[in-house]
Amino acid sequence: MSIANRKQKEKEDLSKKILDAAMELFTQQGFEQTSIRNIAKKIEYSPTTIYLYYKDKDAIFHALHQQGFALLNSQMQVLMHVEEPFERLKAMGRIYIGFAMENPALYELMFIQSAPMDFVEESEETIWQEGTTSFAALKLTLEDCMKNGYLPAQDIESTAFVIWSALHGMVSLHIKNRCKTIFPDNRNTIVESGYNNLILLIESLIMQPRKNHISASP
Amino acid sequence: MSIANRKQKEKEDLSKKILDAAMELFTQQGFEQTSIRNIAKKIEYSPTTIYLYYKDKDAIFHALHQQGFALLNSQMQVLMHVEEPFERLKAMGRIYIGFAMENPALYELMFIQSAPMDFVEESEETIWQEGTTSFAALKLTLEDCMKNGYLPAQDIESTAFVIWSALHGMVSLHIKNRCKTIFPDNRNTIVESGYNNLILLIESLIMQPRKNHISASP
DNA sequence: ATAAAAAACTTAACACTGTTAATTATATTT
DNA sequence: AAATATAATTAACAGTGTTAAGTTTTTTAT
Repeated sequence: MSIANRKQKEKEDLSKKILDAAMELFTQQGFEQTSIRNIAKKIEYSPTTIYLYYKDKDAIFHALHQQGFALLNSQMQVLMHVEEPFERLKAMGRIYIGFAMENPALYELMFIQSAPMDFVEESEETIWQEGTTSFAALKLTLEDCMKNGYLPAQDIESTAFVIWSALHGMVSLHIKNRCKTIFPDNRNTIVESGYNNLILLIESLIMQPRKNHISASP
Repeated sequence: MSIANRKQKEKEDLSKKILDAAMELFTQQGFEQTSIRNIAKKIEYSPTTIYLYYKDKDAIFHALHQQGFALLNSQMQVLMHVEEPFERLKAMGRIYIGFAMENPALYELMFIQSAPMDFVEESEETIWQEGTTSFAALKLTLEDCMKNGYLPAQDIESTAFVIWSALHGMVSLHIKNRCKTIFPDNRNTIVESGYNNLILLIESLIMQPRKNHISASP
C-alpha cells in the first residue's frame, strides 16, 4: 500500500501547492491577477494541470475562502477564555473587524465575492457550512447575553443578523472604498469609531445589567 | 450655430444610446455579460466606437452608477412630506432597503463593485459626489432625530455610519447570497425582520421621546 | 461644384482570460 | 519487455479590454 499512499500524498502535495500559489497571488496581487495561467506559472506547471486538481476557478476560490474561515476561527479561539457573555460578544466583534481590516482580500472572498457561493451552489451539499457555523457561534453568545440580561430578549435570529450586518456593513463599505471621500479626515478610524458607537448603543439598551433585571416569572 | 448644436445633440444621443444598452444588458444579463462588444452589438456599432464616447469600461459603469443614485434619490423624494424626524428616518431606511431588493444589480454597482470608485479615483475631482450627498441627507435627518430626543445625542457622523452600515450589511449579505443557507426558512423575510428588529432596538433606546427627555441645562 | 480638412467610424491586432479535446510523456503493473 | 494506467502537456476555442492605423462620411473653404 505504500506506493498508493505515496501517490496520494503527491496528489495532495500538488493540490496544496496550487492553493498556496493562488493564495499568495490573491493576497499580494489581488483577484484580477489570480488567473489560472498565473498560478500555473508560479508553480511551474502547465495551466491545464490545475484542472486535474480543481474542477474550475470557483473551486480554487472556494478552497481559499475555506482557508479564510480557518484563520478567522483560529483567531476566535481566544474567546474561549472570556467568561462574561457581553465581554465575549464585544471581543467577537473586535476580532471580526480586525480580521477584515488586516485581510481585506480574504474577507472579500468570504463575504462579498460570488465565486465561493457559486461553487457551493453547484456542489452536492448546497449548504454554506462555513458561514452557517460561524453564525451559530454568534447566536450562542448572543443568547447568553440575553439570558443574563445584557440585552432585551428579542428574536435571536434577527438580532444576530442585525449585529452581523452592522459589522459587515462597516468593514465592507471601508474595503470597497466607500468611506474614503465621505470621511476624509478620519477615514482610517471611522470603522473603529462606528464600532465603539454601536457598543455604546447596545450598552445603553439596558443600564444596569443583572441588578435591575426582572427575570421571567414562572 | 445650428449645425454645431445638431452635432452635439447627435453626440449626446449616441452617448445615451450606449448607456441605455449597457443598462439593459447589466440589469437583465448581469455584470459579466455587459462587455464592450455586447454593448456595441446591441446598438449596432463597432466596439471601438464606444471609446469615442467613454474613456473606458469603468467610465460606463460609473455613469450607470450615477443613474442608480438618480433613481434612489427620486424615490427618496416622498420623504419631503414626512415631518416627524424619526418617521422620516424609518421611511428612509425602508426606501433604501426596498431599492436594494428591487434593483440588486444597480445596488451592487453603487455600493459594492470597484469599477465606479476606480473611475472616481482616476478622475480630476477625486471625490465620490453621489455617496457624499446621500450620506449628508442621512446625517441631517439623524440630527433632527437627536434634537427632538428620539435618539441619544451622540456623535452624528459615526452614528449615521453605523445605521447606514447596518442597512448596507443586511441587503448586501442578502444580494451576495450569504443569507440563503443560513436562513433556509425565512430567507426572503430576514432582511425585513432584521430591519424591524433594528427599529425596535433604536426605539427602545429612549422610551418616551420628548416627555421624559431631559434637555441640556443652560 | 470641387478640393481640403475635420469628424466619425471601422478593421486589425495585441495581450490577456477560462476551459476543453487530443496528444505526449511518465510511471506502474503484468 | 510489453501493456496499461496515470500524469502532464500542447493546441485550440471563444471570449475579454484596449490601442493604432486605416477608411468612410461629413463639414468647411475655395
